[in-house]
Amino acid sequence: MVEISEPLALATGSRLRDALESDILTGVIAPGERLDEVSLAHRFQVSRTPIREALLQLASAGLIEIRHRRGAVVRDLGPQQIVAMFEVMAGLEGLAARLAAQRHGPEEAAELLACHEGCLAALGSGDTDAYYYANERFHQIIYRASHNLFLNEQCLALSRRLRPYRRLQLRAGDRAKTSFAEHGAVVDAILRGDGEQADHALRNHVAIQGQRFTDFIKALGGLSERRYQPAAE
Amino acid sequence: MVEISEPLALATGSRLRDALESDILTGVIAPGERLDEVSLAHRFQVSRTPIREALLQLASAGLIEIRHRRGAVVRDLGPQQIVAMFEVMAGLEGLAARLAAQRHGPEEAAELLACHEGCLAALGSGDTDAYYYANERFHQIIYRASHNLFLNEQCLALSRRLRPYRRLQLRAGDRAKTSFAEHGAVVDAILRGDGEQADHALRNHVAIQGQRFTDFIKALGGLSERRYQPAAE
DNA sequence: TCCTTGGCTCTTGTATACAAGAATATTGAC
DNA sequence: GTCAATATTCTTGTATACAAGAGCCAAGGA
Repeated sequence: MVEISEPLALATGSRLRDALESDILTGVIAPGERLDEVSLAHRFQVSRTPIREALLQLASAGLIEIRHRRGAVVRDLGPQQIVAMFEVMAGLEGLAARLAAQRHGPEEAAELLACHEGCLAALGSGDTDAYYYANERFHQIIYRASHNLFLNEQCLALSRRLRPYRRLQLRAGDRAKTSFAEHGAVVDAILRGDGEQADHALRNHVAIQGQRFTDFIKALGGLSERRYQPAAE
Repeated sequence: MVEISEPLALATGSRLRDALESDILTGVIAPGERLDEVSLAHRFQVSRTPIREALLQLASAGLIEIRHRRGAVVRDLGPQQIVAMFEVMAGLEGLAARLAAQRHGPEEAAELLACHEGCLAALGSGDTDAYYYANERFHQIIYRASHNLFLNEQCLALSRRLRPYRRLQLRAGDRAKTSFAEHGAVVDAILRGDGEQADHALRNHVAIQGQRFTDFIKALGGLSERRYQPAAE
């Protein structure tokens, strides 16, 4: 007999938050859109209470904004805010790489190399999605190899928040190929134990600079056009 | 006639959170201690609903831990977790300094210099509290001068969370004097526009390394002894 | 004496009820 | 016809009620 994974009650709390978070990150609920408590309660077949708790958590995560007695709206991040967040992401990942270079064990080195080869395979297959996921694993291995749990958590959280935009970047031209080459430099530095160089390499890999900046802003423009459509009805 | 600052209702929501946060950060509610909803509701003369919302926010901020159907407890950070958080703080502040070096305007330069002199005055007076506050301002000026709002917010949030431990460090021996000297190097690098050096200087200023690490662990031991006293009655 | 099992209590999670502030629509005056 | 003021409705914030899981205590057996 198959056991039910959770007491079902446990699901409720985080279920709502995860569902809403997903809807926001994927754009199902567009930036600027109002989050009405009763509608959501109706939609998820629960009362307003757990909905409110979910909204509060999303607000803490910075995904939505709750104004007193005025309800919640999905935060609309302007281009410069997104770039600012990538700047921080670059800093955090650089730090992770630096620490990973200093602290990684042999099994982590092997894992990193294996994942790097996996990236190569995905790149060769031409499957953008496959590369996306391999890329994600690559970065997460470095977070863990930093042996700093707090940093690991921070990186994961911010990375998740930036996920839609990372996806956007990967579409642009030969970004995947460039990305892989940059990964190579990161791997080299980490395995050599060169923290300074690892920091530098990963930071520049993540940062949105130069031509990538221009491309990114352009891609963002296309995204927001699509996004605003439903609101323009 | 003096106007009441808020419609009083607005206060309720954040009032509870701030009060609880303060109690936790100052140790009034000790790490590991249980946060009973009904007791808190009684204490603050409100119902459980707003208490729960406050607890949820504190959990999002990482100050407490809520386990499903098992209530909330104040998170007990072990020494290595605290050190890990300082490591991240150092990384973020280093990034802020790097960006500040590249982006600061003339009025920010002036502000930084003025604050640095204020630190000197506080140091001369021998008033540890005065130096503590001047020091805090100094760092916050750099956050702002990074011209990265997200980074600024992240720095402020983490800084607040680490406040009690920063205070602890400042007590140790001639830390204030060393601190001020390190500030000098940071100011120089930022004003010169040397991002690399500014990053390096501020990162090492914030990080807990070498002798400071030993001192810090020792100080932490004393703190937890005091903290656990009430629970040991 | 220690472990296990049963029931009891206590606390949390969710639903509902109610009050008060915001938004909106309507009506009146200019 | 437009603007303003007021009334109505709608939504949020808080309190309370109820259900169910978790922990605790006691009693019985090994």
